[in-house]
Amino acid sequence: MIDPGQKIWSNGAIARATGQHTMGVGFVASGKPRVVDMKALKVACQTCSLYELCLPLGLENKDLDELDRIVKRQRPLQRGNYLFHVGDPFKSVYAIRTGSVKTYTCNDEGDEQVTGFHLPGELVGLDAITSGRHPCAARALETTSLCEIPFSRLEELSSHIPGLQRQLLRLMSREILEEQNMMVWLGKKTAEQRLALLLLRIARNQHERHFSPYEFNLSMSRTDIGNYLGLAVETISRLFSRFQQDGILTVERKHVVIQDMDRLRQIAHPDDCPLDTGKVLC
Amino acid sequence: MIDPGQKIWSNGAIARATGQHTMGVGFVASGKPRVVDMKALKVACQTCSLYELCLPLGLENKDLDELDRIVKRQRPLQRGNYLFHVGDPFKSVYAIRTGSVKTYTCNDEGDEQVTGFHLPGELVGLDAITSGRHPCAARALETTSLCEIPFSRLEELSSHIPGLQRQLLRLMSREILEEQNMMVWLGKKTAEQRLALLLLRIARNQHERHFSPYEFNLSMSRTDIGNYLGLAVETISRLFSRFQQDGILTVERKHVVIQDMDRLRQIAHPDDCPLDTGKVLC
DNA sequence: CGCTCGGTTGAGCGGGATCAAGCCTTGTGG
DNA sequence: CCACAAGGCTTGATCCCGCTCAACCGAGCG
Repeated sequence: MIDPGQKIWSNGAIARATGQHTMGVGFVASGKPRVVDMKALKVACQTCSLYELCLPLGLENKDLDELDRIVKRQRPLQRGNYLFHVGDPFKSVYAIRTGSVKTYTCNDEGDEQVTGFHLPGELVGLDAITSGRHPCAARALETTSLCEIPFSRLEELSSHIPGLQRQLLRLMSREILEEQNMMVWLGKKTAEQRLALLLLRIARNQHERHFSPYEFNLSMSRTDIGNYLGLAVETISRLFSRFQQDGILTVERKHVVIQDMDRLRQIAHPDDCPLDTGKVLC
Repeated sequence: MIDPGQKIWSNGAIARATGQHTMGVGFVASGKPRVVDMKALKVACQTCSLYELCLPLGLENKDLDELDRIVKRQRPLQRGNYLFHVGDPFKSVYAIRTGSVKTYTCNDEGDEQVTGFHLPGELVGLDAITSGRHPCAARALETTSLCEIPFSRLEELSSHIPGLQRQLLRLMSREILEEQNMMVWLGKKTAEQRLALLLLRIARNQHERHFSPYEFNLSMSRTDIGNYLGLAVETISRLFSRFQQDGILTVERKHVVIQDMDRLRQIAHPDDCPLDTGKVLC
């Protein structure tokens, strides 16, 4: 069940939001390319499509301007580039505009430990406030454009913009809640359920950004997924094969099309996980 | 390796902080009871022994007074009493002064899902900010005294006390970080490691509160522990037996004495989990 | 071209779940 | 005080999901 009107590749989104003078090309289901003029879309909190997901939610125009003025927007990061390393002093939080980021630590033997995947509209770096240093590294999984928000200025600003303070706390609270969910999943969900949940999370984010929840590209490798979900790579691979066999989805390398969202939801929440109250998990 | 000077039962701590006109009785290693006059210790942020763990950290006296004025302190909750239920509107966060709290959800079949154990100095309820309703229930695991902090007033206050805002953000950040750790543990730690980590967390909290990290009473049942760690009750039971056989600890019902902290640490962090940077895990 | 890396598939093993039985503690009511 | 019930805890036997090891495939790249 693919909604043709929303079938836009994430590349299109990236090009659209970077503000570069290129032409963004999105494909609609008919196969006819749709051309978007980049110059018309200046990047600013005021015009950002992530408005409802990100810090500006609920702010008035005047306050929005103030926030916008402290946000730094560099050129997009290429795949593999770092936002920060383990132990870096904590200066800024980063809002993801397009693309995706993984955060991870390494133990002494050098093997990675993925602690999170971060999608557009999410803030990265909040876990560093406590100690003043980043407890994990963050790097782009694909071409990723970010808004860097210097934390000291954000703190300052949010103390005289009540709406901003509230939204910052709300976003941190959201992260706590999501991580609680994740904990529960990892604790007692089967391999099937874990993968289904990750896919649903991605689908939900797509939906929130007004893209099709049914079709997307995985920006992360099978290895990363396994690492994140606490499963072996082989298990991930087998699961994708099984899901495909069962007609739940089609997958070809990175490209996923969800054919039966209901079944996927059913796998993820066999008896309706009540932790998701107040949130439609796609 | 028990430090005799710190061998105080948590009951003693409860009595000491509730501010009731009772006499707190702590046992020192010699067996001679030590009597503490309750009336001398008025409960206020200024004199609270959790100062460094809780919201007041870093505040000046004037600001501390302001904070103290919005804090409500009712009589301690008895074991099993609720702080709030699932779906309750979010009004306040609660700081735990003594005792402990578990948070959990129930699915339709009514079986519990423990999402966290909360120890003195921790804030409970932060996960409700996002939606304005509590996504989980919280109930006392033992006699527990709390400070209720109305959130709207806390928000208001922290916007004109920069130090308070910072500490609130710091505590939320800490919770995010701890939950990230937990996620990783649940994802790929063995049953042994998970239990060892929980015990170390309790020991660390004891230590931070200037009690002995080597000896404490578990306030939660084996069932709760298993539920929380994503393990069967039987596994928890077997692990305690094994740890005892191996001389790592002695356990008799709720009472735990850690005999070999190093070995416990070694079990928990086989190759030094770098996520714990900036924090001495006991 | 050959190398590496990411992904898939198969065979066998083991940690922890499940089922089952029994013990001990706690609480309740006579 | 004891009798009884209920729930928490322990221990044993068996089973199964997901890990590990191993081989192979295909894509991307120097």
